[in-house]
Amino acid sequence: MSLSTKYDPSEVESKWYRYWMDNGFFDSKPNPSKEPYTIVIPPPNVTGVLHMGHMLNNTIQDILVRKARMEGKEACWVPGTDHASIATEARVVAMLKEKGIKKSDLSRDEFLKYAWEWKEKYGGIILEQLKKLGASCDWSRTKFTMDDNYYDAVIDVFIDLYKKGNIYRGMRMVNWDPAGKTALSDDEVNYKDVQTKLYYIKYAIEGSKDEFVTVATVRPETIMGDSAICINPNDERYKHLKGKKAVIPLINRPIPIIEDEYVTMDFGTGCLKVTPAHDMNDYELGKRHKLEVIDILNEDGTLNAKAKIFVGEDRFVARKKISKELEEKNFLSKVEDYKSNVGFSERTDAVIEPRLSLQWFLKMKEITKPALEHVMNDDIQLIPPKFKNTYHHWMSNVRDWCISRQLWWGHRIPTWYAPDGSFVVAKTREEAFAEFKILNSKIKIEEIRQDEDVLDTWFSSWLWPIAVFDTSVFKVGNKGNEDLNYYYPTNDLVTAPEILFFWVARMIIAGYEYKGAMPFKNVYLTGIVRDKQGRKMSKSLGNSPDPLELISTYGADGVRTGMLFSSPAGNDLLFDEKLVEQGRNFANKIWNAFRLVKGWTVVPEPQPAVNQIGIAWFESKMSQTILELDDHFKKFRISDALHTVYKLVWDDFCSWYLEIIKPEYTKPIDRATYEKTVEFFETVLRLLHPFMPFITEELWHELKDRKDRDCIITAPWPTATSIDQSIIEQASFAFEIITEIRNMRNAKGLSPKEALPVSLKKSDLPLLSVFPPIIQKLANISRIETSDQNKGNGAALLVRATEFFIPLEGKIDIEKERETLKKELDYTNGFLASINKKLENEKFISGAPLQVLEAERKKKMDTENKIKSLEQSLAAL
RNA sequence: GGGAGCUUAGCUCAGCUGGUUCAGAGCAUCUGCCUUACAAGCAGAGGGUCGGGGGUUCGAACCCCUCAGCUCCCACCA
Repeated sequence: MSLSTKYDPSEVESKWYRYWMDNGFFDSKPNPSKEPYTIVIPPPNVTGVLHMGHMLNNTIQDILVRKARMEGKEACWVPGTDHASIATEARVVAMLKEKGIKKSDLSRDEFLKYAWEWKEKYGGIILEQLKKLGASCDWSRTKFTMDDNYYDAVIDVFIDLYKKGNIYRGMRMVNWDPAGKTALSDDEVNYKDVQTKLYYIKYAIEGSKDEFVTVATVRPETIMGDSAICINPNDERYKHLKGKKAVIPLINRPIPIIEDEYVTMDFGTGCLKVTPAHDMNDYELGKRHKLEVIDILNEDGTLNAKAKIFVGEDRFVARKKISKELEEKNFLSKVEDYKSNVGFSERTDAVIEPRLSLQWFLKMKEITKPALEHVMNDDIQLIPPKFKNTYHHWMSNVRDWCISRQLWWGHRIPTWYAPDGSFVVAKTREEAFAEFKILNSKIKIEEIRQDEDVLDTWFSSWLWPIAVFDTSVFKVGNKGNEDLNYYYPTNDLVTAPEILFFWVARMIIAGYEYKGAMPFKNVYLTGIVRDKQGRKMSKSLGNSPDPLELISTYGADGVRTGMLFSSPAGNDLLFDEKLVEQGRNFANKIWNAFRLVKGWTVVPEPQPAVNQIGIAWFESKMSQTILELDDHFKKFRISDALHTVYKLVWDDFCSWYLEIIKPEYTKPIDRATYEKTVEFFETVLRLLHPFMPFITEELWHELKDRKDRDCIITAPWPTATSIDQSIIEQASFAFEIITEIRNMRNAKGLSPKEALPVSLKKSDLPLLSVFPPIIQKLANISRIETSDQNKGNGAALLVRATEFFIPLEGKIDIEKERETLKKELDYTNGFLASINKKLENEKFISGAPLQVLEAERKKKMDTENKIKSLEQSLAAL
């Protein structure tokens, strides 16, 4: 036989992927006679490259889709990419920098031209990589969140929500980068622990000569922006200050002393200076107490005129100078070393300055209600359900969503400003102009200025499950096209728990808002892929293997199964190349099983009894496994499902079934057995297909000549036939006996080639049922005889409650044998004692259910029998 | 600070309804095999006080309390 002993996936995989594509197996269109099964891909960043997280994620989606397809559903997996405004813009900026171009030197349009070029060049890479993994997406449906019609949809939604009064403009602290003179998203801020100082500053109490209140701060340069001093209302120490005013040192401006429980009494002095313009919390505090907001900084981080002193100085220079002056003028009571967590700009490494600016917000309170309700009542199921708690907590404490971002790459906010600051929301300049006219504005069309900011990326991806099918439905009055009405709601969403709130929750919100229905039924949350040490895989750590390299070394099937071996829903996956190796070995095992079957010569001989029994057993075993498998799938235990098939193939099919029916070397096999075996093999391959699409398709065609387009990808998913529970039971007993005999051989150093006789009590023989020939074949037993007496030296094997005796005259060391028997006897006596104790316990007898009692009594009897037989064996030695 | 979760064999994890599929799987280790499908393999073996303590129960890896350690999410304290 010329087939290699090693399975080589590379050629097979590209061949079949092409075939599937060419024959349109992945394509889907609405088919009312079929039940739809839909998944929308979590769109990867358009500039991204495949990482291990994608691999896991998309493998799971592909498994679900392929299984649904085999079940005869109209399976549709919609792929696409996300414009990912921050990530993409950052990469384009970096690319330009390498070319020596600064973003600030470009106009918006020039920059966007570069960005689109970049997108066209690299945007497709990740999807191409998914193909290597075997992803069976309907590629003709590929969407991008900045496709023209998608863009329109996002703008329509903004306008719609604005008109409904859900979107408003408000002040918010943003992360300001004074070096880059730009606002940053939270993702672009790196927090580091920095050694700083805590300054204790004395504020005089107004109207008192020598009374002071001391405040601890790390930012003395902001005292000129103070609006209040805050104390905890429960703080006895400062009771006398209530209602009084304090005076800011150096500039002598009086500020009120307010009370708020926000202040921690045992931090610092228990007094807090409130600087609403320069601290997130102080801003909130200021809002609560209606304090003045005094912004003393310029956009480059220097002090402005409102500071009154040190105007024009950099904030850090000012800090030094102020602390010195405070000390000189006796306003500084002490300075302590202090470690604090400071944000730095990812782009310029400048210290982030919290800065107030006007941003756009979406009111969340009302709009989230259905999204909370339908998850809590399991209309939408989170898998694993533990995430419901987190979801609930988050959804019942939502803050309004800041949807504007200070970037260029993205959906530009459709707000238009007149020179006087008034604004309208409209899709185009012309429409905006018309609106202004209605408002009687005398504005000229060319004076209108559009908002510079774009929308948060999630403000476009929250429409994904709807917009991939129909982008027009967001316009008032549109009822949705055929695709949308057929495929929506989608079935399963597979994604990472990290974006449960960012993305999943918001899709649910949008689903109810715009379609009046859930976007998906089930949300399967995968874990995070980590390295062996438990660290998150990341490019900067360099601990992530290259997925494509893995695929080329181990094969896509190997990688897919490898990743799934150890990744139950919601649990992190500690990636180890060993897993992928195991996956590859599994593919190889299947390949070799195929080689065995393929190599047989088939003759029209009668079917031996052994084979008939083997077939009857495997038939039942496989049916049983199919039920188990379906149960796992139903509960989204994908990893368990894989383990189940793995065991079926490796243990039941290869190790037992094929060994049972395998003819002696060079001997042929009878036709009936061969045909049944091929049929079994086909079924096994179908069960494997969702996990290992390539090797199964290859063997599907190698096993038999097939008609054109007769492919496993659309072969029906196997269903369980009748299950004969008793044959499964008997077989497992027989297999135990075989294992015990092999074990005994091993322990006593007897060759497996040496045929041995075995005897058992005549009354026990029926327990073996039809399996004696199989025991003989697989344990190399010369004959099975019955005898009521153990004669002479030999090995006594106790399997369950049945004793087997193998005469070993002259083959064993009697002393050693006696010792092991004694040890075993001691242990068994102890075991019996523990059972007796339980059975003598009145409470156990009265409290335990009958079933348990009976099991216990049977255990007792079996153990007594075992002791008897052990004693006999000892005596016989 | 708020919330969630984890702790079972050397490693990674199952263990779903409290009770013979309850102490499991894979990897790793060890022993013996290059036995004509597969050494990417075969046949076996050893290995666990189920994080500690307490409780409920006839019975606890599983339920409750408590302590310890770890992880994640959110908010980040001047």
